[in-house]
Parts: sequence; C-alpha cells; structure tokens
Amino acid sequence: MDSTLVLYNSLNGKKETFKSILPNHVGMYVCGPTVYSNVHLGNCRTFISFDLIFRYLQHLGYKVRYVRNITDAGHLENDADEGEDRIAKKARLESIEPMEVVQRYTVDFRDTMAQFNALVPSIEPTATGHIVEQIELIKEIIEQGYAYEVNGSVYFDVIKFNKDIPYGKLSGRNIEDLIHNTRTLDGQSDKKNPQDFALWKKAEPVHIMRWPSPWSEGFPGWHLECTAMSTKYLGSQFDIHGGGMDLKFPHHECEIAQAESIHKKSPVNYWLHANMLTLNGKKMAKSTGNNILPGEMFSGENSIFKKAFSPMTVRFFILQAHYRSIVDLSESALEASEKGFQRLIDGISKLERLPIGDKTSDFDLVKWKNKCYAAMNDDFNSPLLIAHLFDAVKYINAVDNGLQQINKDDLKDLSKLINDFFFDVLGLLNEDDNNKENGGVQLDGALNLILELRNKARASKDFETSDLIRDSLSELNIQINDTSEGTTFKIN
RNA sequence: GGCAUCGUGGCCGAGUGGCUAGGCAGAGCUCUGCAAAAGCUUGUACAGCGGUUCGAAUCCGCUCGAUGCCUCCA
Repeated sequence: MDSTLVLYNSLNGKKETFKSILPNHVGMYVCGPTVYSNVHLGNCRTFISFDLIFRYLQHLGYKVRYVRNITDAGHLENDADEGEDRIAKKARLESIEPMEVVQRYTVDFRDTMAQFNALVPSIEPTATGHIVEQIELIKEIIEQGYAYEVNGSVYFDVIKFNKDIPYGKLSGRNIEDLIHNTRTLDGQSDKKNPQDFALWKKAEPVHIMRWPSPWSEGFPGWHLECTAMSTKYLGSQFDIHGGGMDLKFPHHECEIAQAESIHKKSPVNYWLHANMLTLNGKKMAKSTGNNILPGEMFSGENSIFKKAFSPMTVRFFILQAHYRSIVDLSESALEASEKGFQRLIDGISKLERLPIGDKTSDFDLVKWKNKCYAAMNDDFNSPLLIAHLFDAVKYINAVDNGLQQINKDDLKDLSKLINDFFFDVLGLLNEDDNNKENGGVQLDGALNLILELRNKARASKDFETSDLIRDSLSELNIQINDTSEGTTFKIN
C-alpha cells in the first residue's frame, strides 16, 4: 500500500490517520443485532459496512479481532409493559421459551449475513453468556462511586460522573441540555435524575429472563453488555468501535461513561458510525413498520418493490454509497445497481480469455492501483473504488474488442488486483457461478441442443421457427444472444 | 425546542478552492435476418440569497428543506 489509512472519527468529527495500539493488530467491536425478530435490511447495511472495513483492514495485513455481539438478553422497554425485557415479551406472545426465540433469530441473522457474503466475526459473544462479567462491572462502577442502588435496581449517576469526567463528548451533547430536554418517562421514578441509566434492573414478576445478583433477581441494563464484552475480549482500550448512527446516543455515550468510570481513560480510539438505510425517505425500523426483510427482498415477496433483488445486488447497492451517508432504497436505484453490477461481472469474467499483446499496455496499471488504494485509504470510500473498477472494465472491454492491448505481466497484475478489490475487499460474488452449479450440466447440454436446432432454422432462413424458440426461451427467463462468434444464452 | 448530519445533472452517487468522477436512464453508432444482449460515443449539475477570494459545488453567514438522535432501535 502506498499511503496511510485515514478514517473519520465520530469522536471529534475529523479524519485521522489510523494508528493501531499494537503494531499489525486491530481490535474492533461492533454492536450487533437484537435477536428478537428477523434482522432487517437497515441492520444489514451497518454490518455490511463493517464487513467492508474488516475485510480491508485484513487486506492491509492487519490481524483483526472483530467482535460483534448478539444481544439476546433484550433491552428495557419503557412503554406499557414497563421495564419488561423485549425478548421475554415476544416469547410470552408466542408461548415459547425466550432462548428459542433467540435461537431462531440468531440462525436467521447468521444465514442472512452469509447470503450477503459477510465474513464471520472473530468472536460473536452473547449478552446472556456474559452476565457474570456485567455484574462484576457494576460492582466496580459502584466502588468508584458512580452508581447507586434503589429497590434492587442499580443506576449510573450521570450527574456525578460528569463532575469528574465530561459526559457527552461523542454525541456533542452537554449535560445541561440533557437535563432540560430529557422527557420524564413513567417507571423511572427510582432514578435520581432522568438522564441516569440502568446498569441492573430488578425483574418484575412477569419477567422470565432473570439472573441472580447482589442487588436483586433481574437483568443487566442494555448499555452494559457492550462494555463488558468489548473489555473482556479487546481490553480496556481498543482501536475501533462501530455501530449504527442511531446508537451514538445514548448507547455509545453510556458505554464511554461506564468504561471511563472504571478505567479513567477513553476506551476507544476510533469511533465509526455507519449511516442509516432509509426506505421511502424514512428510517427503517421494526417498531414503525417501515421496513423490509432481506428475505422478502431476495424473493420479491413484498409490497414495496415490483421485482426481486439478489443479495449481491443489494450488497453492491449499499457499497455504491459511502458508509457515512444515508442511502435510500428505491426500485430505480436498485435496478441501476443491478445493471451496473452485471456490467462489472461481465467485464471481469472476460479477464480469463483476454488476448495478450506483446507491446506496452494501453493502461497505467500502477496509477490505477494507487487510485484504488487511495480511495479505500480515504475512510473506506467504496463508491470511488467501484468507479475505478468500472474504469478497469472499460479497458478490459477495449482489449476484448481489439481496440487496446494488454501484455502478459499487466494482465496477471490486473487479474490479481481485481480479485483483491472486487472479491476480497468489497466481498462481491459472481452469483451466476452459483446458479450454474445448481443448474447442473444437463441444463447446459439441453439448451445447447435447442440452440443448435434454432441455428439450423436460421441458416435455412426459417425465422418463424427461430423466433419462436427465442421468444419461448425468453419467457422462461433464458435470454439468447446472437453474436458474430455464435449464439449464447444467459439464465436470468 | 436542543444536538448532529446533509441538500450535486432525469435517477443513484463520488468529489472540500482552479484540473473528465462513476453507474443507470435517454440519444447516436457498431454488430444482427430482425431483435435482444453486448460494446463504443454523448451529458457541465452542484437548494436559494449574500460574503471571502484572481477564482467556490467546495470556505463563511443567513434562509429554506430533508433525515437521524434526544424513548427500545444498526
């Protein structure tokens, strides 16, 4: 790599040169999903963004420990079911065990991320598997004097903490504003101040998920799990913490407060936040119903889009925008991505059979390579990298058409670089390859036979027959292309 | 109301002071029995108003608008 990696740090709003705490090692923590229902596309956008970051860091040669938690203990809900754990609520609704819900949606989540070709993190710890660590953490915070117990619940004392260490640096909020602007909610009467947050909640009788603790039978507060797990696996100070933009406040702010109350130092060097994926111009959220599930997208069984979009189309669509900008899902934008993606795939697949010239290549490969790295080194600018890939494909097409040349060494290098960037870094796949495997050899043989018959008809100017074959196959989503080198087919 | 992010050509979407982003659509061309597909060529946009500057989409101010957070949410 020719330049250094620069990334945008949400902590100060500036682009900073990345320097890992340990040479060649990166510790990265990303807030994972709550597995009480199917993962929705908005969630996936965040995880695809961090998959890109994970992949690129590894590509640069870093040994990355990527920790992404599974929130299976659920979060507090301050609505009518005051204080009730979300997982427990869903479980009661469906009359099944909470851990059965957790299992079902964890499997769904992993399956979905696999379809998006996202790499599996190094560790995927669960909140319920780290209750002990969370209790220990609460004890330490109490020892430091920043938490208090009321009626079996433990709260973090934000006001007191703020007197010693400033609270709100990540979200740019100051404590005064919070005091004046925090709405008073029911069921929080135990708190000294409304901006305090729960570290431990005493379980109500209705609550099924509960664990013993020094304070009560209950469950941990939702900000605590991430602090417990990130500290356990990455240490009290680590390189990168990521998550969705919506977690910046209060979740990440509280994580900072929890960690700093104990260690008196900033837990994270670089905070990275992926922006929202919107649908019809509004944020996708389970709670508002404005959402679409990945599976519904892939199958086309949804009321939002007229057609299905494959996992790779969606991944490509997401990567065509920078991770820090809002992306709005729309049919026309997805169709544009689908076609653009296919153009890249088609161009890349020509690499194997490109004619080799003996002269100098009509393409400055070194310059191009540097541009690609510069794009990714500038805060993971995948849209710019993709633009460069289109430039390369344009060149590949020119060589394929005999308009330009490439020599043997350059072809080897170009193939390697495309492989690195397209498949390894962007994590894209040629879905046609998979379809072919599933389709089997027999389909190929049968189709070739049909095409042979059609070409016979064409040769004898029996266009009625040849067009009948073409139209019939077209209705079966098999597309025929007559080229000067012969007839090919493509299964859509 | 407070905090934050943003407003780029028909659509999506890069770009932070002067140098072609890219994709999709559209138009033209090549190929073809005709198509389709594919390839090639083609686009001078930056919310509005004012300011700084030799020069601004890019910096500053104001106005308008959008989105997110402030309550569980990637």
